[in-house]
Amino acid sequence: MLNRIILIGRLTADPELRYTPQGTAVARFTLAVNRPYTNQGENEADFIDIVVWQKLAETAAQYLKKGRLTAVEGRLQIRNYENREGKRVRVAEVVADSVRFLDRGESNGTNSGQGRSFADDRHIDINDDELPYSRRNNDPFEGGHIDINDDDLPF
Amino acid sequence: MLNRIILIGRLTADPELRYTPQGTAVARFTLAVNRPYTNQGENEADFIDIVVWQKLAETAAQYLKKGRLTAVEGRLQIRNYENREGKRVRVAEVVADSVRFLDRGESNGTNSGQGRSFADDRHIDINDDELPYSRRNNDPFEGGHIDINDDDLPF
Amino acid sequence: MLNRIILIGRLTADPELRYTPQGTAVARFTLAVNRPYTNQGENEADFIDIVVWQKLAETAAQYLKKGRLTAVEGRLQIRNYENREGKRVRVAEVVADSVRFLDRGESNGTNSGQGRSFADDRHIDINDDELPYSRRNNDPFEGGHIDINDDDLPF
Amino acid sequence: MLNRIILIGRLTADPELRYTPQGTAVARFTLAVNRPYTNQGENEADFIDIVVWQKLAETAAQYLKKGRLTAVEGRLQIRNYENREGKRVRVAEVVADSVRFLDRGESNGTNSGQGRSFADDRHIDINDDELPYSRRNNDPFEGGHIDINDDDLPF
DNA sequence: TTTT
DNA sequence: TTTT
Repeated sequence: MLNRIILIGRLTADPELRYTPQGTAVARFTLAVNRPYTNQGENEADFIDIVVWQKLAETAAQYLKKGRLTAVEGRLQIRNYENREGKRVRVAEVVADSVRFLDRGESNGTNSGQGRSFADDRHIDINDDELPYSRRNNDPFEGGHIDINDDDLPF
Repeated sequence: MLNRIILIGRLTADPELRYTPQGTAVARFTLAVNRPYTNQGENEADFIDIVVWQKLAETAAQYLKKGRLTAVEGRLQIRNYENREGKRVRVAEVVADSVRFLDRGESNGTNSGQGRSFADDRHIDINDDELPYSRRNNDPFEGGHIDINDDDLPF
Repeated sequence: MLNRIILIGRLTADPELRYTPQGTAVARFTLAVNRPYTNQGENEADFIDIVVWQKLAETAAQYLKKGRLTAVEGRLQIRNYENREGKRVRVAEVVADSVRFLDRGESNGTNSGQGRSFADDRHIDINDDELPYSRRNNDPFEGGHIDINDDDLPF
Repeated sequence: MLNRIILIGRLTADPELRYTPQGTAVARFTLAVNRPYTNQGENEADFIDIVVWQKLAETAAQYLKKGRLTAVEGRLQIRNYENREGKRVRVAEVVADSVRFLDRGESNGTNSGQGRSFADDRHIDINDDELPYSRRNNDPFEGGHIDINDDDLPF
């Protein structure tokens, strides 16, 4: 009924982008999320699989790279399926609805021409109007922007 | 760049529903969120203002009632504005994108005829296709449902 | 570097309580977390394994029961180990540092004599002074309670 | 009953560190949390006040600086008090129990001599044994580290 | 199977 | 009162 997870970690490898037979984009990557420092000195991490769909998948595949510090928001999904050997397999993965990278790119020019959201904030979000699952955290109004401090606000 | 808050508490009063001049629905209510037990024995709580917009506002106004145990997800917004006396006022409120109630209704019949989401799960969400800010946590596919365990999945 | 998950769901069975050879209590249970309503009408859920340690393990084992609506906070842990057949196994589980139940008990008397935290709030937390990993969300002062609205507060 | 907020933003100024009459350290700073990109192009942010106590206050004051990208976890607290003019004032602030900075320091030597948690991970946490409100996310065992993959584990 |  |  409520299932929300927030992670910050580094990509263990570049994302893999694929398409379903129906043409839907899916990207996957793994986040190494370091556990709090243990006195043992060893470097423990949880390696957590992330899945992103559609437009966000393509954007993630384009900008996220191995080693990048990245914040992910989503829900934890436990999938049970039968593999080709007929064995029951349990898979845990985070279905992300928001992905942002937190360190500056290596300035290799890849980001040139990007809008403000990358040049300045380096966040990727699924705020894409044509997407069915689009989430707009910002202003919830359809057309013209409305300042919710307006005197005509009902509260 | 990341701003997420999750609360569970009880409504201090019935929600207030209003409309902007443009006809957009807005609802407000306050959640009393008890702090962890303090040895003093006193019952301390944080009274946190919640705002919900559009379709979710109308649903919240219809089903949430004073005293209901409710879970809210959203972002914390700090608004600065000038009041009618010309004084600078700071307001903190949670703009919710998900609201669910956690206790069964008092069986007063209000919920009869409701779909599964209320009869069984009693969650309200903004999974509404026509909404511009719609967030669909569930299946991110547009048309027909696709089982992501399908063998034709690219991973 | 940041790993936080918040879940609300129902126990699929009573918790199992065990002890390590060193005498440390560990409890495990599974939470069925319903996914947002899908138009298909089917009742999909993620079955998420929860682990709790020490004092919280014993409290959880005592009060949580199959079917109870429960909120859990913790971190997602991915464990890799070799099972008795020498095969590599990956396990995903939530290590909870806070567990609260959200529905009233069935009044079977089990809770009688409980302090306010159960009788009133029905939350379990690891706010236990003698615990090494104790987390106190409430007042961060050691000895006597200090009202942080006190005039002598430095801010 | 549940109150958790996670933020990523930049300090608007260096933290202010003070002490209560009882000698308890308190630090305050403000986080500018940019809202998702609005097509208007304007740069909107929520300016959210953060409070940290005790040891974490001193560490935050030492390492956090104006402009630093920082992740904060805590609870939203609404405080009502009477100011010196006898007026009722409402204050919203996040009481943080975890603070980490996400960008590398400017290598001004301030961090030299730091242990791994700063040199490598640059996270600050309240994992301090002597603190009453200490939260240890890592291994919940007091003395020697126990590998929870050990064969003698009860599950 | 893994990141800094 | 504000950050990049």
